[in-house]
Amino acid sequence: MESLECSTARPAESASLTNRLRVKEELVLGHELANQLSRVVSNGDFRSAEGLVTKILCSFKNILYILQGSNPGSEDPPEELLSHMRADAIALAPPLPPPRPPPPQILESSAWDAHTAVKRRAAFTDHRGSFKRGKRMTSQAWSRDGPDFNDDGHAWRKYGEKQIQNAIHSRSYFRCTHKYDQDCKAIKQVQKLDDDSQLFRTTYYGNHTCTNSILQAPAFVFDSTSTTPKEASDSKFMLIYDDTSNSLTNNQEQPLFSSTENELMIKSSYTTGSQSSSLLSSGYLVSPDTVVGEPCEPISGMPPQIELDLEDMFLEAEMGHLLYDEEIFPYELW
DNA sequence: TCGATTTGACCGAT
DNA sequence: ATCGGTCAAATCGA
Repeated sequence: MESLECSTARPAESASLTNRLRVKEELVLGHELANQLSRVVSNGDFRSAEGLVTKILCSFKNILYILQGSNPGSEDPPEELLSHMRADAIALAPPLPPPRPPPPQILESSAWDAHTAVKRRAAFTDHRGSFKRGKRMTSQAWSRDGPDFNDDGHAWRKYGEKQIQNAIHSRSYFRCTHKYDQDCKAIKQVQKLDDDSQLFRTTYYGNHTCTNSILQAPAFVFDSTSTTPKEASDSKFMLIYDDTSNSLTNNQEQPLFSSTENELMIKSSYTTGSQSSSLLSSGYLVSPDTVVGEPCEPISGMPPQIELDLEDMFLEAEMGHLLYDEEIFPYELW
């Protein structure tokens, strides 16, 4: 896995900008890039999408640099910042799967027989410890809310359904179809939200290592399945990594952007009806390998087509109130 | 016939 | 003891 290489040297003329303005620039740029991403993805242009995702990541990285008080492009970012960046890399581009074990000596021919053989091996090692069951031990999760839209490019097989305490609707459990034939460990849970929104929360655990997927390893799912501009603007996804506890954090209602120790959530918004309507019936995956594998462009000036909602948000939210809240943005600013 | 789903049982964590 | 996650036999359906 290549590291996220951002060329972050800033133009000399920007050196006089305050950190505040630079952060603002970067956020506006990132917002515009996200808008561009939604457009190219709606057109099925995954090549362009990959490049845009790389640029968006670089924009966030630059913001972190600025907020940390170090020069973008610095060779030696502070350790605290590094930990955040490592976290980003984990969330957006989970580490390569461990080396594939040698193919098991399975003599059975059918997929079901292979499945059975793997399960028998697992059962054989179940000496109270080696074969885990029960609480999930995984450390990475990606959640999104949206219509019950399962066509995310992967083949899933339902393996359970459970009524959850204090929840109106039951939770369904899915694993990758290729769990046994290709040792793919990706799973997901789908649960209808308790409100009347008709939305479902889908939480993904693990990464696809199978080769039958349209795109491998969904670093995140871009949910643009809404059918109206209003719904599209409510469409959101959340990337969660959790290396300290097994609980997921629910921060769905934070506006636009929030960053805490263990969480990055981006709310996508669309500003025109035509863009929104072009996003119908689409679920997209972005490969993490391409997300982090390519160097990004140096920071440039403001993009030509800035949509003003983020700009307005900054003006009206009184910057300090928004960003000084350590619950949302735990950095020391300026 | 065979892959997918359903559903009660089982298991580990708390 | 309770809860959430997974297993696996029974069942479904193409």
